[in-house]
Amino acid sequence: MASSNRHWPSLFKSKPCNTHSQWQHDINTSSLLSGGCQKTSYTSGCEERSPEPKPRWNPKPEQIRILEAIFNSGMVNPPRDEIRKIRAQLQEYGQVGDANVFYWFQNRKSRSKHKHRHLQSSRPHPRSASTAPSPPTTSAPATTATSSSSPSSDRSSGSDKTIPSLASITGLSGVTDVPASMSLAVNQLHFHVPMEFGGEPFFLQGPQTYCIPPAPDVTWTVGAPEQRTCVRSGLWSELLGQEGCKSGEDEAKTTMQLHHSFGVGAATSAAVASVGCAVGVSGGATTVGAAANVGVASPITELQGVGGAGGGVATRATVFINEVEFEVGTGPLNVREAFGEEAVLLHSSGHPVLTDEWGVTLQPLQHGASYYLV
Amino acid sequence: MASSNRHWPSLFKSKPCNTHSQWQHDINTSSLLSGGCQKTSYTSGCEERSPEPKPRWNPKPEQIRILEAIFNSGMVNPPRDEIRKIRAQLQEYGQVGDANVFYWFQNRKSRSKHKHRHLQSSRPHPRSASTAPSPPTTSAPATTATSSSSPSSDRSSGSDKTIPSLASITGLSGVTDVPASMSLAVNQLHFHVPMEFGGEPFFLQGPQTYCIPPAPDVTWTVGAPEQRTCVRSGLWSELLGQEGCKSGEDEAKTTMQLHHSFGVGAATSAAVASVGCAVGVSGGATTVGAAANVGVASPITELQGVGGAGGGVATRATVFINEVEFEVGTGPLNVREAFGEEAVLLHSSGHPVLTDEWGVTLQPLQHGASYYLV
DNA sequence: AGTGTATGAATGAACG
DNA sequence: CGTTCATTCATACACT
Repeated sequence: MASSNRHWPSLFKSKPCNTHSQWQHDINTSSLLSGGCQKTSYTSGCEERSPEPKPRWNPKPEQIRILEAIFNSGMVNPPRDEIRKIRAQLQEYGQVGDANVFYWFQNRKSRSKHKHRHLQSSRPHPRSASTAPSPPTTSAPATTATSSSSPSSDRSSGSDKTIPSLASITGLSGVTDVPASMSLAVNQLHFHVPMEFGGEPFFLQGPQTYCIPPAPDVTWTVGAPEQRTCVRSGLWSELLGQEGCKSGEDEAKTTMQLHHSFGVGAATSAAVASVGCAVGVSGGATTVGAAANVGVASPITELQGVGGAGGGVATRATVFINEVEFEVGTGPLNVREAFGEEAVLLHSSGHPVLTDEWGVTLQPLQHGASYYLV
Repeated sequence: MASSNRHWPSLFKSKPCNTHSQWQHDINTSSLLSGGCQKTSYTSGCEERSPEPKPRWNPKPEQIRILEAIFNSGMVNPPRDEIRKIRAQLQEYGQVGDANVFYWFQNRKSRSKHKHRHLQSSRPHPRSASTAPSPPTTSAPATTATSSSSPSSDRSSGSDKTIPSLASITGLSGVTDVPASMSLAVNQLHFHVPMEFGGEPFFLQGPQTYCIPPAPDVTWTVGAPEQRTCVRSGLWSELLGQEGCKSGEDEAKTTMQLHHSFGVGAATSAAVASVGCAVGVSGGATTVGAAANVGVASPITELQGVGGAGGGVATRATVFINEVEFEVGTGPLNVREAFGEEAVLLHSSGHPVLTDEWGVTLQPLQHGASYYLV
């Protein structure tokens, strides 16, 4: 049971040829580019069978933003109904099918994980490598000891059941634009807490007891509200060269703010999904709206619509907090804002991250470092 | 606009931390290929919208050699761990990330296939039938004929499972050090034998009976032994170290010879990975070392290191021999060396390829042409 | 100048 | 779920 296996991709295959749906070509830019000729040769009709030129869905920026927001909010793999809702939302920006949404999440999650994996392995200090590639013999080895065994183990039993209910929380839509709903997320926080980090369960009290940040391999951007903390979670790769938040200028229609404050105060306004320790949001109980600030330690995350385009931004560093990848601005981080009054960040070395009376770190977090929230 | 702009994060990442600086500029090695300088100017910062600070990986010749070798050896799509190993190896020549390797293989395979498809369709001649294949739907036909729809179709059942075991065959290592593993390649030769060529199984005796060249869409480099046929196989080797034939002057650190001789003789010295018909290398049966030159028609392939950095452009032509894509030098080919004494190459037109008493073709094979070995 | 080709990168869609 | 395929984008380089 519970087999989350929803194989429905087959169920809806996206719409077959709905004639009118332009699948989102509004962009126009296309013109000649791709749309033009290329292989479009197939005779026009969508009719006929075989070819089925089904143009692949090309999510628009707003759609991506929304999806990203949801994903980041912890809804890593939305249940069927959620998908539907999400789709409905996305649809405002362009034609999209449930399948697309489904796939999107799948891919996103998958890639996110991969990336994460890679980061981890490579984490130990990238070896600088100067141009000179290294001495002959050296190299090679290292990297994770993957070795034979199957690395998969860490999966921990995360059984992520999505909790359909809370979807309703979506509330906040009301105001402004946020056209759609904002489904909230936090369901399925199956947090899979690898913990494999150093090797042993650090503090975090009971390893599995407390609440842990929602998404497993998601990248959150934490920052003081003032600055534009764009979030961009990355996939397994992201780091590549890193980039900043390129967010950008898209048009930002959606500015949705999704304060996903878990256990803490600062939630500005909106919907708050609280995550209970074990179950997810059972009942939304723990905290909603108000700041319950349990000791829970879940981060508030402000998903800020890219709105402002690029905003400030700036270089961001990637750090791991309780095993979750975050992206933080290069500047000092307001830990209190991000994690609540009591929050204290410990560097993986065991030393606490010093902060001033406002909860702001005296110095920025180190890129690539791991921290634990206590 | 253009909605398509989605560059965001990506997948793998390569080693972050450090500022990414080098990304491979060490061109100095000699290969000036072009990679010289890119615009590396971006300081590490991410400014607002500078979208992609990420300089794309520009594999150096040696790296390409290694990759090619591996690819040619049958490892068309290396599993995760292999990728890592490969990366490790490549890294000696310049910074590279798993993602790069990953992408490289993906693209390589994809393109190989694509090209193949293309050539094929355009190549009417194979003998009976045919000619029709090309319709809009493009090739695809034959093979499994999966269901109607899916355009992809040719996926055929290639189940390429990597065959871990045989890795050992790698033999060749014997000598030298081959530090690490050498997982061997030929695994996954799932050769999916298109055969859809003209439509029917040409000679080759029993269509599926005999040995067929290992990789499906692989491109082999065939060359006369005299020349430095060193191969670098990558992974399996990390061998890099040295060894033997260091031929190339580029830096050629690597030079492993991987004579992947399948059915024929000429194997110069080293390890020969023989591929059995069905399974991979089962037993290395077919032929090893010696020149069995069965009628099998499996090509010997000498993976020849590109040698000169930049390769000198060794112009190479792509030809199809028994349905397998090969890359041959522009010059005359020593058929005998490559396929054995009895080997005779027939052009798809039916005419034999003339050779001198040494088995060397009087003229080079035609790029894109198809030949059959008899 | 551009235009075309080769190829790295990114990602939607599927398969097993 | 992890992989793999197919497409598409974008950039580097070559060509007339």
